[in-house]
Amino acid sequence: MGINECPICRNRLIGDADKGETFCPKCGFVANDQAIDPSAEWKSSNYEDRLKRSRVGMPSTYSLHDYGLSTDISAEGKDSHGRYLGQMNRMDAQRMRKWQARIRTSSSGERTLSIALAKISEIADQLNLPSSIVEEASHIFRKSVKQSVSKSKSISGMAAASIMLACRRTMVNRTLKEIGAAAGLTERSAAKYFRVLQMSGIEMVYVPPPPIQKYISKLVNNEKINPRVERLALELAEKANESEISSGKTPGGLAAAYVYIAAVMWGEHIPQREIAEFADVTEVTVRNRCREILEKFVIRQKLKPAITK
DNA sequence: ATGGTTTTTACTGCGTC
DNA sequence: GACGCGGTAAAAACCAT
Repeated sequence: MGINECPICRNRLIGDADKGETFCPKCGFVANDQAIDPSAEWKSSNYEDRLKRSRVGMPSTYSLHDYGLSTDISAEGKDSHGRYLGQMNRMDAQRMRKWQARIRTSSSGERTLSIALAKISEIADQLNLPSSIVEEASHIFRKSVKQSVSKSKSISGMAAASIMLACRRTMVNRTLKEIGAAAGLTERSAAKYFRVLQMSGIEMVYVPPPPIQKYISKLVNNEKINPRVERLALELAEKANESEISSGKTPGGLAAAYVYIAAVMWGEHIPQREIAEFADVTEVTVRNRCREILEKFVIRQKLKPAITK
């Protein structure tokens, strides 16, 4: 009963449908074995039927430690028929309520889970990430707990790593630095936790790191740059992509180099200093990438569209 | 722990406005 | 002279072994 189409934006879902893990690259909708199908699962024959059968309550969610399915014993002192309880029963109910609340998050596993999921929501909130990312990250974290990957690891670390992986899966371009900062971690330790997660085999569909084009777009967004520069930078990146100049190099630096070269080709000089700053690398790195690109490829003037103005 | 690779830091020289 | 650019050497960071 796999879905091939995103119910939200009608995009084609990608991922491994057989394993029950597919997602929409556009809006980040995740369809998995417990996917929430927003449409009704029955055919409506008449209006009365529809009213009777409509489902109520929140959809179940990964981002709450008990999937949002907890039951509370009310403090009103009424029974299920709305009648008030007698003195003895009221005391019983109060004791039960106390213990029920205590038990729900008392086992250490449940407790770390609820703390971690809260942390995930908090990080996502700070980065203005959509709730679909929170869901995906929560799902990932649950898996990591189940496979005891997160054993004796810091909660914020694993939360950050889950978010990072969720972003990768949904093609949302966020750096470890950004996520780490939101989680109160250094880039270095955030990378460490993300690595742990990656090596654990939690990742069921291989998610390639984002292409340089993504970095270029991101870099251009931060600074007001002529769109034609961006277009040319993307074109250059695509033409040069087949080569192996990018292996092992900071993608941000490479993106900066393409943008810089593109700007020069259009005759719009953007100071290296600025580009480097927005790409979060040093000028030296930008220069090195530029040199490598220009060494490897003869960029002919013909490549550039003839019309300048 | 160690070594190889990459990035950063810091400094210098060159040309231009 | 300030500024942007290019290069270099050494330190720091990163990664795989």
